Amino acid sequence: MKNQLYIYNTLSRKKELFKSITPNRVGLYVCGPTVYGDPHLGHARPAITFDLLTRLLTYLDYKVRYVRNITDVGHLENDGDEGEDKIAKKAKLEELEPMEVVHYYTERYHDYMSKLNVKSPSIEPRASGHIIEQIEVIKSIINKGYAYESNGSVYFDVKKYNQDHPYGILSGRKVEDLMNNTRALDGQSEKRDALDFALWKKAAPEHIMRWPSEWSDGFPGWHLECSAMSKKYLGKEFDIHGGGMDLLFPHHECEIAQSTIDNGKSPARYWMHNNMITIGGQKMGKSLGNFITLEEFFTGNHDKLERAYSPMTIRFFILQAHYRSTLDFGNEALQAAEKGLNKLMDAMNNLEQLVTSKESDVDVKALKEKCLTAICDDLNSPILIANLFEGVKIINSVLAGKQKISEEDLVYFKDLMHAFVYDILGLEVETSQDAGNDEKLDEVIHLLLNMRTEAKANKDWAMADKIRDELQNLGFIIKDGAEGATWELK
RNA sequence: GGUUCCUUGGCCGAGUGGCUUAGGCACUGGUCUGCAAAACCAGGUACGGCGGUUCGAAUCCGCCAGGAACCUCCA
Repeated sequence: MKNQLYIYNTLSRKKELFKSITPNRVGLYVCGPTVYGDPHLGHARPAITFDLLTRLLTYLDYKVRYVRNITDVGHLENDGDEGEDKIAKKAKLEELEPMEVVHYYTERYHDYMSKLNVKSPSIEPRASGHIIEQIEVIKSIINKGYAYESNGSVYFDVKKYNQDHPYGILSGRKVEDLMNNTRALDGQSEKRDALDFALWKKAAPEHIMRWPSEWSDGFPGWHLECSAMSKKYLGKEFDIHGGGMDLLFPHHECEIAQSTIDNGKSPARYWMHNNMITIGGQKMGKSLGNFITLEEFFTGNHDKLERAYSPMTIRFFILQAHYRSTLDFGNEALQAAEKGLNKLMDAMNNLEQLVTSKESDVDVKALKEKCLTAICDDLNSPILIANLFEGVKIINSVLAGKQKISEEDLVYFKDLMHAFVYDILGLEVETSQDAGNDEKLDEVIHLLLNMRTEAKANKDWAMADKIRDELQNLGFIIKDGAEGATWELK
């Protein structure tokens, strides 16, 4: 029985029942990073949100083609005309070849996403590798009369587009309002109208990243790559387009306009936008310079961090909030997330050791229903997690002998806990730093714990406590249970 | 100025017309334990302000206050 998935569509500003264009298949496009800086907490949010979505879709038996681009060209620093390419700027700054910058930060991005247990997308196309496709889209738009060349650059004619297609359907803006309120910027002489956006930019002589075209040696405008690449890999119309809320306007609005002209239809049926992570109530982002990189989180190497936080803590922290809400960063919140996660993962570990009874006094089927309903309701991971903590309660109660579970129920229960915790939420057990030494370490600790048990048997409390306290000083947590003591590293 | 949105208990964070004790963390009491930790049980604190609609609103409407995002590159 397949559950029905509801997702909030930015186009309608409502939750809608998800129906894929092709049965059992989903085409998903998500705007990826511009690789000119280290990945920060803000990058983790869309990555984890859409990782959760693909994991859920897979669980629901959809075959997902997930395309997430790498922007390595065409993102301009300021307004389209006088701006400088970000990658080129960084390259100049660090005296590197632009592709060196791209390569370095792409690898960093992959590294950190994989630490967060974010699965690699199906295809990860780069803007620089799709110049030809982008030029083709520009030609198509010019041929249809919605773009014009000016001084070697090509611009999209928003005013003309708006005459027969509403420009602003996604963001809820009106062209008239935009006209009245768009700031007058320098160097717009090339454009017929301030709202027009660049499809192709003629490169200034000192500009390093350039490609030949019939208009000029230049580079594609920054909205274009997503249109060209989504079309190439997902077709003219696909299911879901995702990205951060900050891309809603103008980026996604422009994508819709370009693709609508190019293909005669709007590219995506569902538009999903994740909200921002805030710090002190403000968006954490590049422009404000208030971001904390993932490396800094993992090492604790930042003024605002009281200590290091593990990748799974970060993942759990993000999943504990709904993706459409802002999430405020804070040490207290992160530490709370860490403890909650530990409690959950401890229980997952204990789940493997539960003893079954003839009958059950737990309702694991109802629990599964609740979990599924929650996550299928526009990815409500906070509710799902709340439900999973009910599962934790069951595990601990059975372990403590206060509740009973049958063999049959336990199989079902394990299956559901594994599915939601590991497969869908993508949480994984984090082993201590020296995973290779774990086995030996375990033997040594158990040796000590056995000595402690002996001491306890002899009522030598001083010795027993000494062993425990010394171990604790070294960072080991000793838990006395009914069947002897267990340990873990803090 | 325009567009969109937010304001929940000590903290993070769900919820939506009538009992959700949401959940996590923190806190308090109890059970267990030689003591502690863990676990289990129990407990408290809440819906920015003012009006309105309603039998009933934290949930719908209006106004006010405060905040955010977007309108320039950002996830």
